[in-house]
Parts: sequence; structure tokens; C-alpha cells
Amino acid sequence: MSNATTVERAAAPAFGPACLDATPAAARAFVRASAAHPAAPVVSSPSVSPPSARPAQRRFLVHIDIDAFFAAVEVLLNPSLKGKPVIVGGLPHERGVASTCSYEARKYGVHSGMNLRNAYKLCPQGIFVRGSYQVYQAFSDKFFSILHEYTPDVEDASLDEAYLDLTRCRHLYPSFSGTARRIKERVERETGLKVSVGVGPNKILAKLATKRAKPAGFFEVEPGREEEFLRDLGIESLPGIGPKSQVILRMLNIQKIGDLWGLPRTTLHSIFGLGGDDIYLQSRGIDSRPVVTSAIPKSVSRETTFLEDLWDRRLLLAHLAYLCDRLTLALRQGHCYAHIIEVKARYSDFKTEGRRRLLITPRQEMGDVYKIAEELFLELYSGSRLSLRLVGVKASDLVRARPLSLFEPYSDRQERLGAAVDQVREKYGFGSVLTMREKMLEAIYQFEKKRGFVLKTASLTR
DNA sequence: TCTGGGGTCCTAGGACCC
DNA sequence: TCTGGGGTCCTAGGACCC
Repeated sequence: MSNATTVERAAAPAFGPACLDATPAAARAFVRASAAHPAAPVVSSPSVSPPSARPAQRRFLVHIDIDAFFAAVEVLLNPSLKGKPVIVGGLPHERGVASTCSYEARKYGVHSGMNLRNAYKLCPQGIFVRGSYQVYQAFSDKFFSILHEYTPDVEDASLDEAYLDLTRCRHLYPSFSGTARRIKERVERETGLKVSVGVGPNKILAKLATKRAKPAGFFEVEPGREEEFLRDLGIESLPGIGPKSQVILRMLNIQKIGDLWGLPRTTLHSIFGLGGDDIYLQSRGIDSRPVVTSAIPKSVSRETTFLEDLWDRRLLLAHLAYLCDRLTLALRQGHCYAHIIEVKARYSDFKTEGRRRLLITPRQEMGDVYKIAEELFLELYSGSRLSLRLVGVKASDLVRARPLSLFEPYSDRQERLGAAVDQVREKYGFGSVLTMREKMLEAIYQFEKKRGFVLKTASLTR
């Protein structure tokens, strides 16, 4: 299936047979030592000639992805679900979509992103689970801690997906594909979850290799066979080509990646802008993006779609307060301050609007953020006849340290209060401390519940 | 396919400045 | 003040990914 020999020859063993099966004390030492020195970004080759174009120094990238992650965790925690169609995302009557489903559920046509009612119609015997983010996060942490033992150059693409660049560590690993296989075995053994692994000279090829490998497989795009590998893949397999772009390309009679090779770069650029340049290069297997390690997040957001559309301003503001509370908790946990606060509203007709504010002094505390969010929300939702199906709040342009302001006397009162609240919540749960608005929200929910009317999906005790 | 939640990146258009 | 051109910042919104 793979020609590991080519790779093995390319990477002459730097030390003796003892390291062949290393998990490697040596690797761990190297990883620790080099973690402080990120790899230099790879300089992009301007070459745009046909598919065989490759960078001067071949890189060794591994893409690894946990199969049906949330569903697999649910099965692991409850073995009686094994072999059954498991659908994670919510209960069948709820407003929501499947975020993951087991391969057994996929046989019925259920897929992630499908709305729960339709999933239920296709698969009434399915086992519907709401899921628990904290549990998935814990599995994800374990997954990444294993990966970090092999190289410092690990990029977390999502909770269940990572890129590893082994190029800098090549002296530790006599065989790249052999190492990638061992990583796969180890993750599976230690987490109990099945993963798919792709190996290639850059991110796009490694990722497409993983797609080929699914489920639970391994695939390497061997040197010199990139063109053959790419030619017959459907355009939809290229990241960045979503439903809208597919429609446009199919009108041009472009169905496969190989068909894209006939389009000039200028044409793709004129249709898709910068995204068109990416399509041009990636369809040829050219990708110089480096593996990016542990950057500060660009944004953090929290939002809720209500079980029933709401128009009552008290309820909406109370819910906004709850979202700000969760948002600022995440900011404090990430040691981030936000320069931009944004509020989002989605009306019953699905039209979505947002309002944002740029802050001179970045913020992190509940009181500050809620005040801004409330103003933005009232600006947005004043006098509308439509009810809302969603509200959300987002913080972006994040920085680590709060710069001092010349014009505001610095007081850490808010920060100390926030830290104290966080501590109590860590010990006794989120619901152990609530703002006035949240208490009101909780009271209204309880009241409505007694009348048999359930208002929302999220729970304040989260 | 009546469409979640949490992200990333890109673009168009207006304001403002020189 | 019937008015050019370019640069930059900001806001709003959309496509896309998992």
C-alpha cells in the first residue's frame, strides 16, 4: 500500500536500531528542547507549473483525525451502544442538528449537519445523545498530549484533528510512515478511539490522504504519485470548495480535481478572489502553509438557538447576560482580553444581523462586556416585529495582557471578583453563582416549565 | 437538507485623511 | 465648496470547516 522504503532511504537512520521502536525518550527530550523554538515558516515557492511541482526540501507531514469523534466517545463510555446507530447533537424533537454520528447511523443516510428531526425520520431506532463538551475536551487533551511527544510542531485543527510536522525531528525517526503508523497505534491503544492517518509532503496532501484512509485507515501519498492521487478526486473533497463554489464549478463542467488543471489561475481568481488562488495551487498539490503551533485564538463566541423563537426583551437580555457570563469565563480561562465585542441576532425568518464595537481598552470581565453587549443588542433589536431564534455574543481581536490606559484609573476590583466567581464555580458548578439577570431567567424558565412550556436547550447549570 | 455551535478567512462599502 | 485619487481603518455580512 505504501512504499515506506523510499521514505526510509530518504531519512538515513541517525542512530542505531535501539531507536527503531522508540517512543522515544530521545524524542521527548528533543521535543522539550525545541518546543521553545518554533520552526521557521516555509517560504512559498512561486512555482505554479503542473502538478509535479514540489518544494526544494521535502517536508513530512502527518494528518490525524479521530473517526466519528463524539459518537465514538459515547460508545466508549457506554459499551452497550457499540454497533448501534448513535447520533450526537440533541434529542429528536429538539431544534438542532447532528454534530457527529456513528458509522452505523451513516448507513441510514444520517450525516453531521443534518437536522435532528430528519435524522429521526431516517433512523427512528437511532440512539440520540446530547453529548458533553467537557468529556470530549478531556479525550481531546489526551489525544494531543500523545502527539506532542513526537514533535513540538503540532497544530490543532480542531478537537479531533491535528497536523504534525516531523521534518525537524527527522533525525529521530528512521521511517516517517513507520512513525506515523506507530503514532496511530499508540493513540488508538491509549485513548480507545479509532483514528485515520494521512501522510504527505504538505498539509493539503496529508489531509486528502486521511480522507482516503477513512475509516480507521492509513494512507501515504508517495513521492511522484501526487498527480495520480489527485486527478480523480471530486472537487468537493478540496477544502474551501463548499456547496456554493461547487455549483459554480459544475456549471463550468468541472467535476474532478483533474478538471481544475485546465482552468487558468486568472480565471479562478476572477471568480473566487484569493480563494481561487488557493484552489489553483491546492488542486496541484502545492501548499506551503506551515504547521502552526498553539496560537492565541482569533475569537471566542457563545450563542444559543432557542427551542421556540423569543420576542420578550427581558428574556432576551437575560439570556444575553448568560452568554456574556460564559464568554467572559472562557476569556479569563484563556487569559485573553478582547478589543472587539460583537452581538448577533437571527430573526425568525433566518435573516442574521450583527453589531460590533471596537474597544480602546480590551475587556475581559462580565460587567464590562455585558454593558457593551446590551447596548449593541438594543441598537440591533429595537422595534423589530420579528421574534428571534438566536442570540450570540463574540469577542475578537484578542490580546494576552491588558494594556494600561492613561485615562482610566486602574482597578483590579472587577478582576478579583471575576477570579473569585470562577473559583466558586469550578468547585460547585456554573449555576452556583448567577447574576441578577440570570436568576430572573432561571425563575422565568421554572415558571414556564410548570406550565409545560420548555423555552430553551441550554442549561444554566452548564 | 426550514438549517447548531464554535471557529477561520475574505470582501464590499463607507468614513476619513492627505 | 457639484469635488480627484489613493491609502487605511472600520463595519457588516457571507462562505466555509469540523
